[in-house]
Amino acid sequence: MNQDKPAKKTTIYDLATLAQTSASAVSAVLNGNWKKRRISSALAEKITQIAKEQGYAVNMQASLLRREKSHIVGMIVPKYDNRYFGSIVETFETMARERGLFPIITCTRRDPALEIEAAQTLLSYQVEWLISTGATDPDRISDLCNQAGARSLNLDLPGSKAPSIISDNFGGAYELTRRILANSKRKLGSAQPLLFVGGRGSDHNTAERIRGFRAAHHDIGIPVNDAHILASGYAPEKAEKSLQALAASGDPLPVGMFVNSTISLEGVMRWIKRSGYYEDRTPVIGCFDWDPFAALLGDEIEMVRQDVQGMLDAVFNIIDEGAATGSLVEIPPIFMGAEISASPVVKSI
Amino acid sequence: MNQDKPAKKTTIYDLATLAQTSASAVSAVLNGNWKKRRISSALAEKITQIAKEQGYAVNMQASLLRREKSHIVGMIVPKYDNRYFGSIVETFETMARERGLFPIITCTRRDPALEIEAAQTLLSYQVEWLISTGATDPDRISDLCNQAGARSLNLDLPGSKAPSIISDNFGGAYELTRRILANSKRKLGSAQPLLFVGGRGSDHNTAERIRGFRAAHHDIGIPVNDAHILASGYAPEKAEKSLQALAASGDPLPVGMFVNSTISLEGVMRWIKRSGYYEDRTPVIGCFDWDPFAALLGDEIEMVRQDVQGMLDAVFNIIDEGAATGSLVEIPPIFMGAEISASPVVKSI
DNA sequence: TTGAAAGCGCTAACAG
DNA sequence: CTGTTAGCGCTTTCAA
Repeated sequence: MNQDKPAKKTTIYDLATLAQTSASAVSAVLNGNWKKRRISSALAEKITQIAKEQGYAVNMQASLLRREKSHIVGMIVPKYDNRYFGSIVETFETMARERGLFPIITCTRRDPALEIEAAQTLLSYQVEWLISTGATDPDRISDLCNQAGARSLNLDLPGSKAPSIISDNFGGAYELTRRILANSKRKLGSAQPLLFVGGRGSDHNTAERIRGFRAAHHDIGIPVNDAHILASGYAPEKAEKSLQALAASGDPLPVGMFVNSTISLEGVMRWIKRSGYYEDRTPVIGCFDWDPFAALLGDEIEMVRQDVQGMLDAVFNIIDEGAATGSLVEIPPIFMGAEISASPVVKSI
Repeated sequence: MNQDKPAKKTTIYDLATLAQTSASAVSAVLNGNWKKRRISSALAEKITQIAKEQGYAVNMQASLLRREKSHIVGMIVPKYDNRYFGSIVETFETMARERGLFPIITCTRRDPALEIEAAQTLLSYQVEWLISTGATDPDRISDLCNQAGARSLNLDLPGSKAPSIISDNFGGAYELTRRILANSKRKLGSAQPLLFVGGRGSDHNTAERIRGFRAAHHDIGIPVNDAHILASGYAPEKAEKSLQALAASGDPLPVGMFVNSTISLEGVMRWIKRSGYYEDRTPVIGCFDWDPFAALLGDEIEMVRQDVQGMLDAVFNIIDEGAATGSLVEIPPIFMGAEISASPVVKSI
């Protein structure tokens, strides 16, 4: 095994010496702008050759310092451990690279302090754009960006100081609720009011989904029981605990549920299994999020998949243009196995 | 909403002017090494204050260019879309930050070309270490690193030109197979030979797991049917297709299965459900990987969880020491609900 | 067609 | 206790 100690790095000066030319010629050739400098293709050839032989790699730090633009785009994301954020990150990276941008992603594990610390670090790396995904305090981050001369964007959860791209939570929740109610009617003969589980009542997305949840009930004339809205947090344990508490209160649980994320669904499914509350008949469930295994879990789990590609198209639309056309873009989520209807809604706040 | 155009960035010279001092004083104060420069705490105070007011952030490009070490550690990873890689990335980031290192992760979507391109880009950002996770050609990457004066490490899949940290695939597979056979005996009265599904026969991990699979069969005197080793790739569709083909051949399928990853399990479960092959009785399944929803899927899915924390402890052990103690570290995976036995095995190749 | 030279923002001697 | 200075490796005029 090769245990070489780190060798001194090859610079364009080394290359220039080897090719018997100047550093500026090397630089021009290696950057591809040697035609406008009208360097002989013989020299260009030679330099390229030598660079390859030496395994030369530019020093980005030096290059970036000299250039005016960094071409770096940063993203902060709360967690990597579910399909939604995982695919956001993967799509973001791919799309950034397609445009010659360099993506740096950092994960904050839902820690507000880490969130701003990460933003600052990213800024010191001269990111041109900073995407705050599911941030608890996106406006704070936008302020930092403004100070540092970087642009910012909010994804998944909206803020007021930068353009925000989010799912159409109200619309999605309305439709999801409608479907769960329909499934429940089909299965049980009559539509019963549902239970809402998961998320934080204080965040925009959860609030909007609850609004959609209520509206769908209202529109078919079914009352919502406020005690059956359990927005107690995102962690699986939170969902489990609040179901347990509700069951313990003696209040009979609804046979249909709207679960606010796959994270919460994890807790819900575990509780159902462990408690044996529903015995053999599992409740009719819908989930505002998608996961391949969860999809196989019962036959009655209706899932809405947030349109990650659509959301990132909107993000890069703004980045490509250099400016936003509106302040809030809401992307309709995708109902698995159904056609998608509307196009993105652009609102001005 | 604030639409300010990117302002000129504040530098230490601006700060120096404002504080009526020199750039070097500002630099020293902001880097925390102002005690050895014995700068008056009054000045230090003043500078810190002004820096905060101005929302100053160092220019890492400039700082890094001047310093000798970058403190950047890079990781390339094939996908973000499962718990295993997701938690590798998250743990890596956390542990890197704990040590004052800056992690840059990039995802290659299992594309060999992207893999080496990503490695090169990371090197030009002056990474001190490059961790190749599940790379198809780790040795190629090690070569690039050596040329560029960076150290490299292989994770998940071994290579021959850098220390490798992987799961104990043989041991894990042996024990998992033993358990599936035992479950199958308990459930069906007698232990039948199992089906092996997923992975690539050409990769080290899959080969080792097949070896463990065979050994466990051998040790209780059950023959393995070679036609029942379906290492046809990682994608869910691959697993689905090979099961379909096997069933179509008329050869009756075993009632027990060893599935090589959650990715493959996705295809297996889908096929079982869609084909209806097993009717009401689902087969006895074990999976070399863990997923929270998959864990809820039946009662007979035995899962091995790869010890991500243990693997990354080993990685940072090497990084902290600056050198590896051995060439191959095999970390025993965790059997859910069982004690962990052995400590890491260090081999020299 | 090419090279010399300035300077990006910062750090670390070194000289007060 | 503090300021001046010399680069880090690269890009980009400008002059030849």
